[in-house]
Parts: sequence; C-alpha cells; structure tokens
Amino acid sequence: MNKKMSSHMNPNVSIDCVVFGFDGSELKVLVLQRDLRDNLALGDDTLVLPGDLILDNEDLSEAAGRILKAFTGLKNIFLEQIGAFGNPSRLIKEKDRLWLEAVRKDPEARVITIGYFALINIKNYKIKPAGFDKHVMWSDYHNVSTLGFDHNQIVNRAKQVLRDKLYREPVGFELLPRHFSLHQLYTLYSKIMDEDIDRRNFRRRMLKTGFLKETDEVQEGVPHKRAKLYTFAKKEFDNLGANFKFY
Amino acid sequence: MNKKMSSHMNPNVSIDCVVFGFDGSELKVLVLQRDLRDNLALGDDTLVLPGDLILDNEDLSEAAGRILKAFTGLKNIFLEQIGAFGNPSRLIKEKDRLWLEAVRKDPEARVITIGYFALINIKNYKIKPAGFDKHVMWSDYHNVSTLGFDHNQIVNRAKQVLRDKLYREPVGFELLPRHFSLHQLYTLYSKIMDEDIDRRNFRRRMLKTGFLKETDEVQEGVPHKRAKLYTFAKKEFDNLGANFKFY
DNA sequence: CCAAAAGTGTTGATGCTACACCCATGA
DNA sequence: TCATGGGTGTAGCATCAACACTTTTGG
Repeated sequence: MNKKMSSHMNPNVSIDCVVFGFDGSELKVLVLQRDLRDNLALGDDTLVLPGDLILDNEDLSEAAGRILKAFTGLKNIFLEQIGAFGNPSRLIKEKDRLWLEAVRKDPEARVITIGYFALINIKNYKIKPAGFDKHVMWSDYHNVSTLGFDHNQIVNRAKQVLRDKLYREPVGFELLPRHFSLHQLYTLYSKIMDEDIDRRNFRRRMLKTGFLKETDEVQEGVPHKRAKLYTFAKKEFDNLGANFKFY
Repeated sequence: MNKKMSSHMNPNVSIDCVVFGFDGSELKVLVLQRDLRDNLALGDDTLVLPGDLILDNEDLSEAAGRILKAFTGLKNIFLEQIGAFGNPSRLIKEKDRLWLEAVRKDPEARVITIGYFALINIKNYKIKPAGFDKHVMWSDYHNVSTLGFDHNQIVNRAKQVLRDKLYREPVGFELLPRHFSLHQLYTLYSKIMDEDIDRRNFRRRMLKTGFLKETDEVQEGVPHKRAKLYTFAKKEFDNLGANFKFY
C-alpha cells in the first residue's frame, strides 16, 4: 500500500472490489476512507472502494482475494469479475491526484482497473480489517456515498450484474446466513430488485425449485410466529448442471 | 504494430476482439495469421484474434475500435466489452514468446488483455484489411481453430455473452443486412443458440414484438417462394426503454 | 390485546409448446 | 416435376399474477 511495498506492483493495472453485504434486513456496500487507510494527512475524507494495484505474478482473481482479505479479514468468499474500467480521465480529479502522488511509486501512470464484486453476509462473519477497522464502513445500497475516481460507476455496474444474476444463479444465498427464513430471502430479493414482489408467489416459486431444504430450526425470540429456517442445497444444485432459473 | 510505433503504447494492457460475422447462413469468427501480419518469418502459422496494446491516451473502447478498423476496414460497428483476462501464464507458450520478442518493445511485460466482441454482417460490408487481406479469415463458429495465447478462452466467453444477450437485447440484427427475411433471423438464432427452435413459434414471437417492420421488398432469384423482407425498427425500440425480451 | 410476521389456495388470464399442410419459385 | 423454403392456426397445457384471512408470539 505504500511506496516501499510497491516493488513488484504493476503500475498500470489495479483491482477494485464492490463488496455487497446483507445483515438480514438491509443491503450495504463496503467503502473506506482513503487517507486514513494510508495514515496520510491530506485532509481528504474521500470514500473509495477497497482496491490496489496488482502484483506482477498474481492472477486477477487472486489479487481481488488478497485485497478483500486485507480490508475485511475474510477469505474464500464469493467473488466475480464485472469488467475493466479504463477511461483515461478516471484519475484526474484533484483529490484523487493528490492521493496518488502521495502513495504511488508512479503517480502519473495510466491505470486500468478491473472491477470485482463480492457477496458476504454481515451476521455470519465479523469484519476485522487489520488495523483500519474504524475506517471501513457500510454504505447504504440504494444511496451509495459519492466516491473517488470512477468508483460510483463501478458500483453501478456491480449492481446491474447482481440484478442480472439473481434470477439465474443462486447468488442470493451468499448474502444470507447458512440457515435463513423465507422472509429474509424475500427481503433480500426485494431490495436487490428494488421492486415489490408478491410474498406468496415468491415463496411458492422458491420452494418449487427443490433446492431449499427445511432445517429443524426455527427463529428464536421474535415477537411473532416463529419462521422455519431453510438452507440452500448447494451440493444438489451443483450436481444438476446450471440449467436453472431462480424464479 | 512494430517497435517504432510503440512509443505511446502501454506495455501492460492490450485489447483483443472477437468479431462474429454472419453471411446469411453461416456464423463465423474473424481470426488472423500472426507472423504474416507483421511480415515476420518465424515459421509461425499460429492463428490469433485481432488485438494490440492500448495507447496511453485512448479509452478502451476507442482502442477496440481502432483495432477493428485496422483489421477489417470497418468502423461504427457493434462493440462491447466482455471482461479482462489476466492469467500470469497467458503468454508463456513457446511460439507466443518468440512472437512477443520479435514484435514488442518490452516482451517480458505482464500483459492483461481486455476482451471485446463485435458483430457484423458479412454481406453488407466488404472487409478490406489494409494490406493483410489474405491473412485475415473467417473461422467456423462451432469449430474455431486453435488460437495463440488464451484466445480460445476469450472466444468462448464471447460466445457465452452473445448467447446470454440474444434474447434480452436486439443484438441479432447487427449480424443481418438491413433488410432480412424471417428465415435468416431464424437461422441466426438457431446457430447462436445451437439448438432447434420451432419455426412457427419463432416467427410468431418475433412478429409479436412489434419491432419488425415489413418492407415492400421480397427475396429475388431464389428457387422457391419469395420471402418478405423485414427491417428492425431501431428508433421505436430505443424509445421504449429496454424493458424488453426478444423471445 | 396489540403489533408483526408466518403461513396457506384458488381462479382467471396469459403464454408456451407441439404439430402438418399447401404454396410459389427456379432449375 | 422436383426440391426448397414460405407461409399459416389451434388446442391443450403450464405458468403467472392477483388476491385475504387466520395463526403464533412477545411485549
């Protein structure tokens, strides 16, 4: 992250990660405060996505995993590429330039960034970003803060990709705890799609897929009827080729 | 393309284009013979996708357009990014290394490539690659030749993206002449999807979209009943927001 | 007893699939 | 006259959207 460690970094290619998190009722996007991460005192309170230049010997997805590990402490989580962002003017904003000059070995370099999106459930894991915890935070999914560089554009593409995938691949379960209620699943779909879905029809369709297995657990301590908890039958799903639609 | 011209090239980022073409009955992929393109005599008959390093001041899609123009003479054609390919070992094959050493200013550099796919109709345009015409050729869509670098992987991703888009966006028309018969459209869909589609149902669905306008032309010189020709109502489509499915 | 979510079925409309025959043309 | 694709309709089936009330629990 600082000049000393940059020796094997490729000056022209970076990775930025859009991390979506769900806490059971709200969808969030992980952002961090730039200057504090690097212990600078630029008076720069700009928020950005977690990202870094790639190392010259690592694969793109490997680099994305490394970055995610560094900022969240998590590994082995869902991660997928959403494309390259290479507008030549993506780095020219004043604050962005100051930051680059302070941090990068070659601050003038043209940088193309490869976007990734990741999915985690906030409850299951505890985010422990090594040393920076106060400066890593969740931004509201439907109202993401203004970010540095072209990072809002990257977030928008990630949202688009997430929406497109939701009904064709079982990505939703990555955002939920292993055992979840149909209500949580419903809330998640509604938030991602940003539209009202009929609750009963949703429930029927989901159960009809055959990939939700009842557990013998129920919700505890809720001031209303306890919901059965389900789990996603990942193995069964993987065995059936993915000619499948989640709706 | 040669060392003299590389002064403003970024050594770490390239573009490769998968150009799909349709001649009314067959789907093709554009490939070229590597050594001849650069007038080398390496005894290298490897086929590759059209591609090049990017210039440091150009946008990614601009670079893709430049490359396409150079190899086909065409501009303003459908072009869309399919993602970044950055496996660190994507350049290590023996023949690929020899070629890089002969052509690149910095042949050892780690190169990440951004894949694009393009759609053209072979009949409407005449491909006139400046100077290299004999070495630019069409490879069969369902049986693409073995290519250098990781280009077969890029082609496979492009095919996947094309299939995914075909029913949600009106990309098919990019591959057809402005006036086309329903039979051509049908053939095209069948080839891209690689499956049998019911001819009557296909016809009905397409017409029901309301975006196919009858022209007053018919086929000429065919040994059977002449088909009406249709045209895609692009303006009408663009005016309706793209909440639309082409099936 | 109140608030909040859980759970549960039916009906009408729409859309999809499957399927076969005659027509026009050029060779 | 033959080969080739052009053009046409329907019936049964499956799927989807729309819709409201009772139950359980904690506070």
